[in-house]
Amino acid sequence: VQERTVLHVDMDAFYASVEVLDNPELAGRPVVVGGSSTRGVVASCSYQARAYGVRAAMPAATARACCPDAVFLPPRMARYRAVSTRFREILRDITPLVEPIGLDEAFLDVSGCLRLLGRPEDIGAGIRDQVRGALGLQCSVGVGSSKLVAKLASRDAKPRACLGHPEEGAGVVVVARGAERRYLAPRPVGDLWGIGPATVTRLAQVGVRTAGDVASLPVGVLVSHLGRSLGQRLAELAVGDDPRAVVPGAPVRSVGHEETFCADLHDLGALAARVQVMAEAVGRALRDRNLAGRTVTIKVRSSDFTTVTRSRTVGRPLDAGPAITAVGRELLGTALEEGDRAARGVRLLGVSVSGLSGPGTVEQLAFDLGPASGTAAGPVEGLQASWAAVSRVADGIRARFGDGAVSAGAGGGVRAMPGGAG
DNA sequence: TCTGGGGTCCTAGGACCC
DNA sequence: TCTGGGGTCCTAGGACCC
Repeated sequence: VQERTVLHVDMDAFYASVEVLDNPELAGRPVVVGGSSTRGVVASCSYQARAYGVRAAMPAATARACCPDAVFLPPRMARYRAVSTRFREILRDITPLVEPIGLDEAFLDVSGCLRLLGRPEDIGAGIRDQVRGALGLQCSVGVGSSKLVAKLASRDAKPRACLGHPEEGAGVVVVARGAERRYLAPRPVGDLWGIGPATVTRLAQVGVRTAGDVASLPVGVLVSHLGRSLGQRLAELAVGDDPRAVVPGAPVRSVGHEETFCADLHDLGALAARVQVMAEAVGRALRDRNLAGRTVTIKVRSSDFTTVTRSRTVGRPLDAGPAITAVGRELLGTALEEGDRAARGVRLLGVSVSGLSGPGTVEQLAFDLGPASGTAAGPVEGLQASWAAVSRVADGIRARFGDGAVSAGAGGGVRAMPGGAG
């Protein structure tokens, strides 16, 4: 196996830092992004807010209790995406082997370009300079022989929260080849990739708390407690053996939208209307990426937080809103009937499409089937066939005149807005 | 102090086919 | 006949990641 050098680059408090960048008056103040609605959670927070105990994924109400003086802001995803695009461009100037994770971090495999670019710590320092210069934002860099080690190293490189202003971090942390096992041993098992709260609890029951504890256990014991797949992987990770490659262009597996309502919904009509809105959005996202999928899944979370999914696979890939809406509404009906869910109240609704096929599939199928034969395959395929072309025309109008120019009609179709441009 | 929204991957059972 | 085993697809749920 070739020796690898992996960099993990992670923006510091990304959303919150972008908000401070766009509004310098916020500098030095506790800033919390997300959690603006009564039901939200914290998406990102400044180091000043962290000093009060605010953390990502914390319920908004808790964050307010921790830090009543914090500035709470709603997320501006479009803005963060734009900054993220420039962030990725900086990284791709170094190597094409960039694997973004979310908007604010990425792995780089620089094994092949060390002679060209110099020592990894210098590459890391260069990235930090460029990100600071071009974006006005801070990031931290970890270097190691695998993704696992590089990611933990970048965490170690981060600033530390404290009252007043944050303590500066190292910026770049390198874990030397051969030192992985020693580096990992004292860390809690939850630091290892793929080990979440559920597995941490199970491991604690047999006295395993750190990566070192794991490393001293026979693989068989781990496998018997966690199953073959997870047990094997954990044994390897604990000694720093992480074979995951840096993959630049991993294909998308599913596209979806979900929404938690401010207040639980009980009305079937209102829920069906939300399914349509989300299905139209999912269709648009699929067409934007030239994708279509055969499996539609809806997710229903009741007021008591119990969550069910219902899915159906149809004969042809779908990317048209009306077709996705039709399947989604049918699934919604069955999910609500069971367990009297409508009466109990619905907290969250989601629509997603998976079983994706790549570019060109939809056009090719529409051509193969012809205008009339679509209906023969079934009502959903018929909807897809009749709306495929119209949806794309509508996308074109949206692209030229803005999102408001065309919208979904109540019948499940698409119509031009009377007041819209053109 | 009740728990977001975007995803990925794994498991397990049943249908169906050879 | 009371009985195979493997492969693939589908569905549902759950753990996990940022």
